[in-house]
Amino acid sequence: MPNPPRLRRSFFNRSVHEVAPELIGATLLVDGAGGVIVEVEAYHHTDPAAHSYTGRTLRNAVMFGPPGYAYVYRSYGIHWCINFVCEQEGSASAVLIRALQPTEGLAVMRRRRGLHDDRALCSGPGKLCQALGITIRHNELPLDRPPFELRARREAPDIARGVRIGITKAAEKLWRYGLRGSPFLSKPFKP
DNA sequence: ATGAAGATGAAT
DNA sequence: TTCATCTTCATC
Repeated sequence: MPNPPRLRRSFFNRSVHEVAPELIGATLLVDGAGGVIVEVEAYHHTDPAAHSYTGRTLRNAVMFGPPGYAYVYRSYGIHWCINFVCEQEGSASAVLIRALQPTEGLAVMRRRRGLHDDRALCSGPGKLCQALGITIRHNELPLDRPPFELRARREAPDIARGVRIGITKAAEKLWRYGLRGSPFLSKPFKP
């Protein structure tokens, strides 16, 4: 079987609420390590919880640029988290990548994480950035060129929808998406 | 200049 | 449930 096509930048040039569920099942690799995206969250700029909600700053500047770029930010002074910028330039909306099913580069990911339990390797936004070696150096890089490799899913998976995690503002919306039943989620979805 | 909060994770 | 750890951004 040939590899599915790489995601082009145009894939991200539409509503963040369309892109987010379609990323479930896609494959994300960084320098050859990574796996299948099993959990994401959508952040539209009109959402009070979005980093871009109160306007452009140094940190969120890439969100205001064209779609198809990485937005990496520091979380709680400790972790890195990665988003994919979506929608037309100026919209400032993005999808947070929350969990992967590890498939490629398991050895290097286990070493970076100091773990052997593959279910704990990429089951959270901070964890997967540590496993894939994502840091601020990846901020503002295009997603359709190395070190990134993004491939479309082969077929539509069974997608679970739920309220977002770790958010107090506007958490009531069903803007978290996941691969139903996957053991690699950061948290299970309620049935 | 200062400080409170934060799209988390790991340990208790 | 607590805490590590520190950048960001609003406010003073």
